[in-house]
Amino acid sequence: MALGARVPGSVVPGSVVPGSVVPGSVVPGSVQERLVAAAVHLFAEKGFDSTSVQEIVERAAVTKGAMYHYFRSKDDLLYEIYHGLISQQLADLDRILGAGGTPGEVIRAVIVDLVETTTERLAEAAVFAREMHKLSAEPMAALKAQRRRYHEVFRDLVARGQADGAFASVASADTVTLIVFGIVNQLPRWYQPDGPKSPRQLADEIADFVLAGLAVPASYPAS
Amino acid sequence: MALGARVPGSVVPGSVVPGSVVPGSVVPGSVQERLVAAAVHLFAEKGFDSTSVQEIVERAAVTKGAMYHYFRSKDDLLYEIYHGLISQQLADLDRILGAGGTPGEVIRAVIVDLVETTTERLAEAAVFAREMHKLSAEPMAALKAQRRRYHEVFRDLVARGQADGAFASVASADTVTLIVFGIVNQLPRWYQPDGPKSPRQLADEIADFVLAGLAVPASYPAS
DNA sequence: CTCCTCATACCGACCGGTCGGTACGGACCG
DNA sequence: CGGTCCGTACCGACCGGTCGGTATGAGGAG
Repeated sequence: MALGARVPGSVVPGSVVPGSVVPGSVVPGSVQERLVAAAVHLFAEKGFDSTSVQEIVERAAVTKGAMYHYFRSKDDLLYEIYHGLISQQLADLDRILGAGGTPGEVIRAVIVDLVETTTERLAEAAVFAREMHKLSAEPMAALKAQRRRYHEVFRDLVARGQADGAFASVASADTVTLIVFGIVNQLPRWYQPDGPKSPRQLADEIADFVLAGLAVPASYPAS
Repeated sequence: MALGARVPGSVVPGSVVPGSVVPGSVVPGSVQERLVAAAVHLFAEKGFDSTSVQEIVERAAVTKGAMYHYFRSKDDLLYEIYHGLISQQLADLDRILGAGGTPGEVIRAVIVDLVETTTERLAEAAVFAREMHKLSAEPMAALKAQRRRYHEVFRDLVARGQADGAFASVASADTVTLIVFGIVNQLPRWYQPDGPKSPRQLADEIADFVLAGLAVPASYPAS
């Protein structure tokens, strides 16, 4: 697996803002970023356990000492990966909710965003889906709280549409929510970035299907 | 991790039929079965890599020597787990296809079966979904061939319904297939056996939702 | 019935290697 | 000089797999 040219001089000598290392607010190309990027790639390819710290630091072109300067442990690296992805999705969610609309419109926007962010950051999503359970209790709780919020917002959207009569109730709002996140979380398993379908096309197909599943049969009178 | 009493005498001294050890056709309570059961439990709980062979043999109340007598490697154990589950699902598929029916009826039966077998064998399914990629090339190819067959049958069912005009084509047959298997494969992540919904109820909800997603809007004239 | 032979089933100590993490020293900067 | 940043050398734990050996029972020979 060729790594390409690795000129030590080309590595900007991390003149990162010293002091508190705030995760997520990191100079591009910095040691931290390179480490996270290398970890994402390797975890996605071979899994968390089968990737050694040595491989990560080699791919990031730094040494172990550097890595353990910025991260407390290998698990810490994993947490950064999750945190980056879910934080973006939550920010997107707030933006979409802020824009307003009918439950149907909002749900479509949410699904499209989930599919697009997932396909954009496929490696992160793959790692997230596959290795989430490796986290220890504390970071796991933080992640689950974020997830939970996302789920609750979505479920309430469905429930609101059902209460309006805009959506059918063949499946409960909870089940629909779990179905939708099941679809999205499974995406990294089969989505091919170089396939014929653009992320946007795929997102629309999935949103169409879900909204069709929620549609009230037209023969119904507005009971 | 207390193992409880482990009386050597209580272990039936595997008077298994000597000669060919055919995997899958194994005396209940035999050493092989106990090993697979222990492995399923531990892999589901802590993941493949984080489970040591020592832990497996302790849980099965046998020794390492016994394990390596029956299985070539730790991976071999993993393969047995997959093989058992997918073989059952393929057998069910054949039974369902044999019974005949419209694409809608068959699809419903298939989804119900998938959900029921998955919830019945939740630990196996969880391991399958999470650790499949750990297999080496050869067994992986065998598994993928079985999976592929299942997918193709399902996709053709959808495509046939769409060609008939019985199903809408908002999402392509391929996408619908991937969506459905996405839902099913994600089941072990959130399904609670002790929750309020029976497997059958859940299966019906999911099947209803999928078939609603495939339904032709009633306002359509039969083009 | 008895003895010998041999295959199967299993035991458990052990090994080579790997891995996450640490100790410590030095370079560079303010 | 003191803190940040990072390199190097190394440690101790653990793990998958091996291997020499034993126990048991079936089956043939005499």
